[in-house]
Amino acid sequence: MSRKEQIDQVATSLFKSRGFAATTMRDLALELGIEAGSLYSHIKSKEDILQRVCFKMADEFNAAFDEVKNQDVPPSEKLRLAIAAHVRVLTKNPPAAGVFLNEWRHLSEPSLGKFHEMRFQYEESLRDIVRAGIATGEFKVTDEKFVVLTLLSSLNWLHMWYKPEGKMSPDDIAEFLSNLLLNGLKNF
Amino acid sequence: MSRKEQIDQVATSLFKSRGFAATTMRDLALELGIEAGSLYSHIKSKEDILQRVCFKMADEFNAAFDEVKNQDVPPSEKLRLAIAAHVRVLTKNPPAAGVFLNEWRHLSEPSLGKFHEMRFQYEESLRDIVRAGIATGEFKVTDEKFVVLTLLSSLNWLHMWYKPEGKMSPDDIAEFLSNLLLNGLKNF
DNA sequence: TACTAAACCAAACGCCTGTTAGCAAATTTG
DNA sequence: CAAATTTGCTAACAGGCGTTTGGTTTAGTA
Repeated sequence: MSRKEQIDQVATSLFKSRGFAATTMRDLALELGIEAGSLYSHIKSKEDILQRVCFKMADEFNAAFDEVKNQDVPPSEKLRLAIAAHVRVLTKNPPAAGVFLNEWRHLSEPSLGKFHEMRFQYEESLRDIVRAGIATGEFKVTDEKFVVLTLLSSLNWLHMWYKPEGKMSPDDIAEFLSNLLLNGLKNF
Repeated sequence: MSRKEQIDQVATSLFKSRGFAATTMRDLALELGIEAGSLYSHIKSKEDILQRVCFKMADEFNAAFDEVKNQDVPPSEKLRLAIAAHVRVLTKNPPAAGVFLNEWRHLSEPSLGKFHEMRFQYEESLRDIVRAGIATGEFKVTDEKFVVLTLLSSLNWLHMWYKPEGKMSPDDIAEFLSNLLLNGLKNF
């Protein structure tokens, strides 16, 4: 792993636990055992790190979802697959997921606009699945926007408590969440 | 409304949109049309504001939940009531809810510890409801911790998109979320 | 060994931060 | 009206911020 990647990784974990604005370059340097100025041999700026983390995660979400998108299965099954893909990315690197989900707002233009659009596209793809399920009658709900919002909400809190050494694997979690959302507490 | 309350309110909306660390006292003063130093005739410190917002919201959540706690209804119905209470608090003041949910980590000890404990108690009360539902066989699920985590996740994203002028009332939202979580997408 | 390139340090830069002090209006109260 | 309190301003403080600069050490290569 290159020094630059190491910086990104340590910064990611600090950004997640303290927040982007509350993490200083001197904190970051201390964690790496070097001086703050030395960081600038490897990176362009503080926001430079944030940009790389955010867009790398965005790419991973898109890549995982692309494998689901064009499968020829019923909407409910496709939603299960999408949830599993999302959970897989989320749990593979919880600190980066946390930064992606909570610190993106510290991006400045034009990165911020680009980020917004990517997220909209991702959500729109999910809404497509729900709309298809409504059309076939498989889903009884009518408001696909609300459903996707709630779906993502319940998934995106995962990085707050997920621990790789816990007893549930990412696939276990995905199955649990799929059952809960599709069948509900009563018919789980 | 006293000047102090006005400061808290404006600060709350800034803390929510920019984050606590990224909001300066000079920003806040500018928004109020006064100088930064003048703020200190009314408040003790920047974190002083954050503390007041966070603990006031915590009190509101507890107060709303207390009215549900001891009602003699089946667990599933009690959960519905708890969800409705939670949503009501969340939508009554979305900026304050946002600060409560995302900025509490900038509290320092001993406030931080006290905050953690209050949240734990709140979550534990919710787990009690789910456990009761499992015991009566009303809920088919086994992991009450996971359920409550997911439940709160889906509720606590609300402040990000809820607009009072929207077409759904807080009660509509609560009913939608209750149906989704209890019955699922398929049996909604 | 001699050369190169990457990694790092020490010091400083200009600016921004929360907060304080002393004083002056303005408003409220008796 | 007079006293007291609230509210605000100006100016400054001490320290922290991201970043730059110029020079030095370290590691790799021929």
